[in-house]
Amino acid sequence: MAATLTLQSLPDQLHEVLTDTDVYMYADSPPHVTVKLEEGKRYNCCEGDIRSYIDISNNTMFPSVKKEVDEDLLSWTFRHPEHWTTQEVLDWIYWVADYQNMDCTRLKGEAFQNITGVQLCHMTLEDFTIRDPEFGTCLFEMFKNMSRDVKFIEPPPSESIYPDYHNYSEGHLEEKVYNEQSTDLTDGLIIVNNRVSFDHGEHWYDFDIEEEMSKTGGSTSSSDGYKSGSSSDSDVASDVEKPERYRYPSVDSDVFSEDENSSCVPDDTLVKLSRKKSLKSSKSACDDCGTSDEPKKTNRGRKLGQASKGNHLWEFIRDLLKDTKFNPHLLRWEDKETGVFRFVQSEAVAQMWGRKKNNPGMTYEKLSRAMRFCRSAGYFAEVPKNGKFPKKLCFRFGKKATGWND
DNA sequence: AGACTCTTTCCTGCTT
DNA sequence: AAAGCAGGAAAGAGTC
Repeated sequence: MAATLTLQSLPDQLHEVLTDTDVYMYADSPPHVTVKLEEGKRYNCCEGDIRSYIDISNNTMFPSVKKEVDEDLLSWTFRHPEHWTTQEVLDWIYWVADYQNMDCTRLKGEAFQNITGVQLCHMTLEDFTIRDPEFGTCLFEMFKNMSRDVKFIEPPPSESIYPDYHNYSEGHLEEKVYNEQSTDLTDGLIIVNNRVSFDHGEHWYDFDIEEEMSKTGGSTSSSDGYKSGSSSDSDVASDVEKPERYRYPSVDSDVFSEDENSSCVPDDTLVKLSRKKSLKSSKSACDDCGTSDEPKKTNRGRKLGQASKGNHLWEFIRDLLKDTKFNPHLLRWEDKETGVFRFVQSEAVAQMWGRKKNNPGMTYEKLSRAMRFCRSAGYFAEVPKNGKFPKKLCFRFGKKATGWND
């Protein structure tokens, strides 16, 4: 099912980077593009396989990555700020806060929680200071300096189609950051599904191959591999291997399940849409699903790859409280003797929990519901209503929780 | 295969 | 009015 992608169908800017024979497109599932950068050196690029890095190690604004920073929170260093997710924007905010020793209890990090990297790039000083009058100027300066000094470094060739996201959180970060500056014209070339992005001179190019193909009368069959019911075993395997946070919006969204769409873009619009669909699907037989024997799909419940073993919520909370990077900045003890603690940056903690569970749509509302379930299960307990503790954002460890008072 | 656990999602109603 | 809390209901995924 391969489609022919010609250089002529791509924007002129790419002609300097690629030759006619260098471009191949495969329409298997998921669709990806193979670009032969030079003889005998081929990169297979799929969504998430983003080939750019922010060289914070040599950046004058970021002399070094603090060793104690949780590597799980440094994925923003792997891509151009325009490609940051809302989570990565938050990760960057809190990284700067840590780096600048800001008082996180006063930092208005939550004011940045729904901002994408693209939006951040277009924000003015005023936009920053409106969101955080105290630290907005500093954040703005840091961001502008970082954007100006950002370097894109050629990564080594990889056999892996999908990066193992979990490796990033398990001590492999340094292996993926390279300090050598390359002179290769293809520096920073990013090909994600049907999108091609690259840094060229002072400009960041980003376009959709599918759109360009359609303009020139070309065609792809990338959607074929995604049509429900036609997935092969390997398709399923790919989906399992692929961390959800790396899924991008589909070009041909109609053939995607709502599950995939909602996970790609967890914005309010899709959340509302999925709510409606979820209600519909939960209250009646699925009329739109084609065959009636297909499993009912909703976006509820645990997602693929979201392991629960050894990853319990109360343990996650306990570990944050025991870590001075997060206590008292994100959550803090109200009374350690009785196990009472309080969320300081509730949405930030929820985002971290979502990151840990590979669920970018996590919110404090959902986290707190899970906390209440844990309370009924005995891992948390009622906070004494004696006026001593705040009535909001306060929880207490229960009888089944261990290790919090070590 | 099915029961169970641990969430996740959505919702309504209430309180602060 | 907005944010947070409480808890019901339904569902997914992992474990046993």
